Amino acid sequence: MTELAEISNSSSELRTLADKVCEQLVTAIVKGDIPPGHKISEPELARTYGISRGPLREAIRRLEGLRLVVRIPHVGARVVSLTTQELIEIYRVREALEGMACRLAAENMSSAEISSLRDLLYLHEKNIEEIDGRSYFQKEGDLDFHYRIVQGSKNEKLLELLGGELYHLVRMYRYQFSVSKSRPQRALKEHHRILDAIEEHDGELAELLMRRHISAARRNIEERLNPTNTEERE
Amino acid sequence: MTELAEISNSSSELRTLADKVCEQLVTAIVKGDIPPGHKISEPELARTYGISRGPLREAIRRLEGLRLVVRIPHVGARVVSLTTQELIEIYRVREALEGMACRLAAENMSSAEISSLRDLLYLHEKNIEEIDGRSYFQKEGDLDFHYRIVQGSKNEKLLELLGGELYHLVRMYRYQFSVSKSRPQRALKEHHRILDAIEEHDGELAELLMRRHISAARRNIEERLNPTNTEERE
DNA sequence: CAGATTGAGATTGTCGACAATCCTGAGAGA
DNA sequence: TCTCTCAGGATTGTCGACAATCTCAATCTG
Repeated sequence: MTELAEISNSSSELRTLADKVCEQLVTAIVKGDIPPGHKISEPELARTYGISRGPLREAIRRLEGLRLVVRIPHVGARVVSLTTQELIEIYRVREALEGMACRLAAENMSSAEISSLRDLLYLHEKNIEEIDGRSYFQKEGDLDFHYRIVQGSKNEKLLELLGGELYHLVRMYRYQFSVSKSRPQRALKEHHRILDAIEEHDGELAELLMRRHISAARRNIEERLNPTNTEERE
Repeated sequence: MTELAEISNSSSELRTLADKVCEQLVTAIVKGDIPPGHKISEPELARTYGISRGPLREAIRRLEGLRLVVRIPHVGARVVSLTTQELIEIYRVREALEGMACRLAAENMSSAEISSLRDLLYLHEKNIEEIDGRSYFQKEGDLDFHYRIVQGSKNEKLLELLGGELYHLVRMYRYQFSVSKSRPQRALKEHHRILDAIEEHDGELAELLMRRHISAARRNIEERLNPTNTEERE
């Protein structure tokens, strides 16, 4: 819901002040312009954006709902700073949720949607070959693929959860750790296999493959950020 | 987080006004005192609770985060009214999330926690025998079992999601459709089987059983609320 | 008579000011 | 010198008032 507004109504005037400021704050936090752990001062931000504290508080409240800031009564709000532990927890949630989304997508996606998604994968493929390695496009492109599958599940609740709080947190992590060149070719191959299963309307297999896909990403993170064992994955 | 505050700080004075009003509104909505679809008028509620519109708006904003109200800019907020479709979607999300929680609980719960949870099940058993049928206690007791498992997963993100938005929505559904005498003995038996798997630290089986358990509840709802096919389950 | 229009009333969005609480640092006492 | 206390400053929480927008009904027109 927030996503659609962000995309379709990017710089429109037709919304409330709190909405616009909230959107700006989301991108600022996700891209790291406001670093993790940074104190959020209401008067300061109010001056910065030229609005009163009322709408600003409303925007901050919404950021709290997106889990991008943490607020303590009478003390203030801080930009969330993900620990390795929390990041891994998020990936477990993604594994469960996107696995289910993938199962439902296999049951509910139309052939038009499927072939359109296949095109997207070919586009990613081309981009990887050209730029060879971590490209900004692939960075968000991977999220695009996952996002499209969640849309394909036709489950609004899943879309709310994965497209809301979790989506922004994952984006933030990718920007700030910039660890996304991890395994583009391999990931792309897995994407194709997942889409194969969806094309055959094999929900069970689609879920299994998606869970493996995300689980592999999680183990990748565990190795990089918690180098207790240095053994190579796979 | 909200949960802990609600339980441990039930009627304390040591919080902000918005917090207290938010808590009261949550129970009012969950129990149906404010019926689904009802318009939420800021001035009216402000008079009712004897506070200004400022904190009230903050409380409403938080309710929106809990998915208990839906807000439209310049129009107002309404109590969410679940459609059958949405309810089923929620159960799909629960299936995925609580399945994962159950898998992690099998890996992470201590023996003390497990035996304490077994005691809880025996207590439910006794209650069902005595009152025979839909008892208010079993109603929330079922949620207790699920809640304890989520806690046992030791995954904060899962606890946030399942103990926050989804928890309240499911509670609301149970109060308002009061359809909970559905299958107490059978559900209790399934709970025991799930706990068995957790006790043996068999995460894969525990996840499978929990997913079946919730999936059965979902099909139960589908039959009752969408009586296209009247065939008996199982 | 049906449908569009406009204006009154009410509601939501925004603002600035005041009160309550918390953080910081200077100073007194051991 | 170290620790505790407490006052000053700043920040958050709360309030009432004003402006912008929506709703609804009565009116007007084809």
